[in-house]
Amino acid sequence: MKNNSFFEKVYQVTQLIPEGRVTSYGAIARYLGAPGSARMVGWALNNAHNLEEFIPAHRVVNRNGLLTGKHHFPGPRVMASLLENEGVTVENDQVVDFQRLFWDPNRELPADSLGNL
DNA sequence: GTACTGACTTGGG
DNA sequence: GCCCAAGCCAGTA
Repeated sequence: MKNNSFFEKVYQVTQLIPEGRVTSYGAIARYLGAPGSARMVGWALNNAHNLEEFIPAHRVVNRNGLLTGKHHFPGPRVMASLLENEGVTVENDQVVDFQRLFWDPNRELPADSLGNL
């Protein structure tokens, strides 16, 4: 198990995001113990394209609920479409009721949901 | 080996 | 309430 890597954790947490919910890079980074390394979360997801495993990166947005990473998807409409497909309303590249749909791993997820910390 | 950029966040003015 | 600057780590030039 190499889940101890920061990147691997990001992938795990991202896959653990419930359907119809969204979270922010900072929340994941903070859950991993790196509140200031929010950029690394995005970088990890960028690397996620290299993985054979599907990563619901469309459920990860910035703290404003804005789909900042939609431009990195196969299509600029893929991210919003996937979110809307899961019941998340996206308007003007921004998640509606983001605060309500916000899924905080630090609050909703146990401290050892990654398997073995 | 140094410099810049990048799917971000937070704090200060 | 809005704008500017710093911090973070890794990859690429």
